[in-house]
Order: sequence, then structure tokens, then C-alpha cells
Amino acid sequence: MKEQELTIEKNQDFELKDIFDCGQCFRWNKQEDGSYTGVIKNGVLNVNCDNENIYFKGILNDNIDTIINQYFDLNRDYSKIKQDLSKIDQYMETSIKYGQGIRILNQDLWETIISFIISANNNIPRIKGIIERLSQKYGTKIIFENEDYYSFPTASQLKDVTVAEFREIGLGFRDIRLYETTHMILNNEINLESLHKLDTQSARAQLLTLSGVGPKVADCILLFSTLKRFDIFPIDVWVRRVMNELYIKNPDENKVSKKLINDIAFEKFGNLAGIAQQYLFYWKRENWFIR
DNA sequence: CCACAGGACGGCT
DNA sequence: AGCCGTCCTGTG
Repeated sequence: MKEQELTIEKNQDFELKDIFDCGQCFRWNKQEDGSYTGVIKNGVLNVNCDNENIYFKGILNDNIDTIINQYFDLNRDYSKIKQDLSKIDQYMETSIKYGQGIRILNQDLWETIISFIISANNNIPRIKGIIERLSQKYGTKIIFENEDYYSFPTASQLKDVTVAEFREIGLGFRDIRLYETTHMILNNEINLESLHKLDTQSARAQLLTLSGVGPKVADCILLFSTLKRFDIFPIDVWVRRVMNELYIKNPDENKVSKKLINDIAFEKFGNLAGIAQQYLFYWKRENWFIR
């Protein structure tokens, strides 16, 4: 573990607010100076921007540029993706203009699985609180610039935690799901690393065997973790709302089937559906009051 | 006080 | 196969 810094040139494909507030992650917090600080694996990273540069500093157990390239997916050409998607229609153009600095992160697979099980039937402030308490109680302390941070607990660190203890930190009815999935993974009923080698549908089928993982949670894991599949389209209430408003126009949005939404998404966005979903979701969440 | 928001799951048709 | 009640907590 060592303290490191790195400065890289800023461009339009990287905006802190877009990246950290688009709903994909739960461990990043805005600081008074406008920068964001987050816990990645066993390290802590702080990111700040001005018009010219992006400034990273942190305490990390690998090279800072290796970690940043991987975590922020810096080798992916978002200009090209946005250019292709913007051509599709005016809605994509508008939502991309709004969320132009979104990058889909490569988050640790185990952490993403547990985080999105917690996200079921839940809202972002509460999800963040639960994950913070889970980490404080069972993770490892990291000190960065005189502040205490806690790594996301590993499966082994949760090995002896009881269902009742999960309930105490505010998990509600998700306590048993977390318990069961932790033990399925500890018992090697599913091998997380091997999922990276599978095609999208096979990996999805494996994830669906986990307790507390249904279609929406599985799709978020496939998109937001190191699995990084853009050929899936997570459908939550906001995505259903925006897809119905723009493309389906059913007077009762609850009557619109997931299959119809999914079919339209793939017809329009093809294998960029995942990232298209993220622009639409972020735009609608922050502009729900328009029309 | 009640209504509502947010997905997985199991029991029902 | 689709529909619906239940699970828990925070917010208005």
C-alpha cells in the first residue's frame, strides 16, 4: 500500500458528477472542494477535475495508472460510442448531451453482486448507508489523509456473520439473501472468476442462481462489474418509464412487458443497449419533471 | 397516522 | 406462462 498521485488530460468523455451520480456505484462521496473520494478494493482514491486535467491521488496496493485505466475503463472510446448512439434519434442525442461524461466503471464482481442484492426494492441513500455500515463493521480499516475508510468486506470476512447480524445493520428482508449468497460463493457453488470467460447469457444464468439475484440485479451486475457486458438492458421502474414515454406510449406504463422493452432496446441500440440504457436512465432520473 | 417507493420470490391461477 | 401479495425502512 502506498500513496500515489497521477494527473491526466481531461476530455469531454469524463465528468465526475456523471460517472458517480448515474446510479452505478455506491461508495463515492462528494467532498467540500468538489472532488470525489471512494474506496476501491483495499484502497482509497480521490478524484478532482478542472478544465484541463483530471487529478487522482490515493492509497493503493497496485500502480495508480493500472488501477485507474482498469476501473474507469479508460481505453474504451466513448466518443465513438456516443457518436454512434446519437445518430439513432433525437432522444439519444438529448440524453447523451446531458450525460456526456458517463463512463461505466469496472467494479469488483463480488462487491457488485452484494451491492445490487442490497439495491433490490431500495433507494440510493439507504443502499449507501447499508454498504457503509457493512464495510465499517466487517471490512478492513484504511487510513487516508487522516480519515478512516473501510474496504468492502470479502466473502471470507462475512463467513461467520449471522442473518440476525445482517438485519441489525439495516438490511431488512435482504438479510437472508445476503447470507445465502455469501455462503453459496464461499462453498464454491458458483465460481465468480469463471464468469468472465462465459458468454453473456450463460453468465446471466449463473448469476440468477444466486439468492436475491433476479433479472434486474443480474443485468446490473453484468453491466457495472468487471463482467462489463453492454449487450444487456437492465429494466427498472425508471427505464420502463422512459422507454414507454419515448417509444411505446402505452397509457398504463405498468402494462408494458419487459420483453417488449427489451425487444425495442435491442432493435434500436443493438450491442450498445447497456450503455444506451445508462444515458436514458440518468437523463430521466434527473429530468423527471420535464413533460 | 397513512401512502408510497423500490425488486425478488413463492404461491396462485 | 403471468399476476399478486409479502418482505423492510425512509420520506413526505
